[in-house]
Amino acid sequence: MQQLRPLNVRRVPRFREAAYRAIKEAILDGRFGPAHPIIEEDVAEALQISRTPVREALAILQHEGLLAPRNGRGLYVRTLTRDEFVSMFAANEVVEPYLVRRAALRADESQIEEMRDALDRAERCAESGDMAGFLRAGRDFHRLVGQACGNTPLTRFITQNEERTDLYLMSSGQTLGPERMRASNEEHREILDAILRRDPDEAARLVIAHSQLIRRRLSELFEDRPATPEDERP
Amino acid sequence: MQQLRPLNVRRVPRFREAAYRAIKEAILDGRFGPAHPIIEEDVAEALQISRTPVREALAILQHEGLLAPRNGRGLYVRTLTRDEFVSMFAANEVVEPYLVRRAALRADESQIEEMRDALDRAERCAESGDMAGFLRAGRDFHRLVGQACGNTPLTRFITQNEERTDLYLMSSGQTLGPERMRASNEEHREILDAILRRDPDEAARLVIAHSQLIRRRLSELFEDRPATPEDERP
DNA sequence: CCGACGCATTTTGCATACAAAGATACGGTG
DNA sequence: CACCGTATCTTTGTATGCAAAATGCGTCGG
Repeated sequence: MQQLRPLNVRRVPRFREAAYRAIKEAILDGRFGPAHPIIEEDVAEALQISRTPVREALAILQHEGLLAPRNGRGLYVRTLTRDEFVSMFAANEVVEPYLVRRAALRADESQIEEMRDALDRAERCAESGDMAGFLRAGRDFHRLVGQACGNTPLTRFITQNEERTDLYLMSSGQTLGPERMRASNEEHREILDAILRRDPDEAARLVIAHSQLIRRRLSELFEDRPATPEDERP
Repeated sequence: MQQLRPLNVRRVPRFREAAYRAIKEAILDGRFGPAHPIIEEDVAEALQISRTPVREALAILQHEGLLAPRNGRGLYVRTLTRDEFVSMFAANEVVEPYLVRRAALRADESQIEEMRDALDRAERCAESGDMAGFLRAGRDFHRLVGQACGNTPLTRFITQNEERTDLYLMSSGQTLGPERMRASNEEHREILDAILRRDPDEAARLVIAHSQLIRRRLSELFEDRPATPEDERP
């Protein structure tokens, strides 16, 4: 029977996958401070699995740039250098306008509904002062925009970028006040409105303005922080 | 003594790193056909190491999208679907103009020299009919442009993108004739000329035209190929 | 009191071992 | 001869074991 593909009982590494998600979630929730080393065995014990799948997950997270070895001993959440910070926002401002433009042209009703949901979620988090949840909802919004655009590679790129900048924000010890969160979310709503009106130019304009605003707000964080050397893997 | 950082005898995973590079090189050289499964133990034996670091490297390559499990059994080089193919080139046409623009403004003498080297290398490969080497040199050129621009995240993104499209080309069994390679390299030279003249607009125009040309040339490959389902990890 | 040396501890990196899940081969049966 | 069931074989996913390296600490000497 040709129309039924073989069940595809994906025997993918379940523990590795679970560890990857769990660690990433913990990182993005800010549960690891910049001075808190991530110890393989501790993670393994917490998840009740062995070190092997944990190691594989950590290797991936390292490759993604969320973690980095320090002094050759111990993995830590990676803090951004000033240059990286600038680069990430420049990248956003290159990519996001394209995504939101096409999203404005192509998003269907259900996608728009999901975006609205994400913004509602963000609002609730803003009310309750849940910064990690707020940032997560914001990433979801941008991811949904990317999905509406339909470009998987760029969507992944943007998502990873925002994970890293949000992570930086979390681990900097900065706390976003509810009014700031509400303001940021209001900008998101305006972008969604432009998408609803099928106005790509306005949507692109708004998304650039949004990114620039965030950049300005965050730049203060670097006032007193010296640029630390970047050890990228090419 | 502050100006000397501690020796940083990086005890990073040497074997994992070596395996990652070796496998990636082999993949991008086209030494694994689309029907050739990559067996952990074979790789381990070839590299004279154990399966553990090999597995970690493979996990990363999988995450990067160069490999994918098939039927839940065995890793294979990932072939692009039509949609992915379109997305990658769309992404290139969004990102590359920015990179080359800034490269035209910022590239210093030594960076330009490196670009020239890459193009010379590509030319030699074109002469000798070494398609993998030609593609690699082409990627190097684009990577150097990205480095001249100075945006690490975008440079990484572009490099990975081109790895995947080049890989698709290799594994499609298509062979680029020397004249095609020369023509493509000529376009690269024109881009480099524009960078040399510090003409960002022209450079951006050329790079878009270049990408579109490649896309057209490659589109033929999809004529008879049905879109296969994409199982991305979000 | 400060510094240096050495030991113990921690934690990683790699190897090996083992079990389970498909796949393959093969033989039996209708 | 085709088809189904079984047994074997391959290959992965996970656990465990072990050695090396770096860190921290304690102790000793100046």
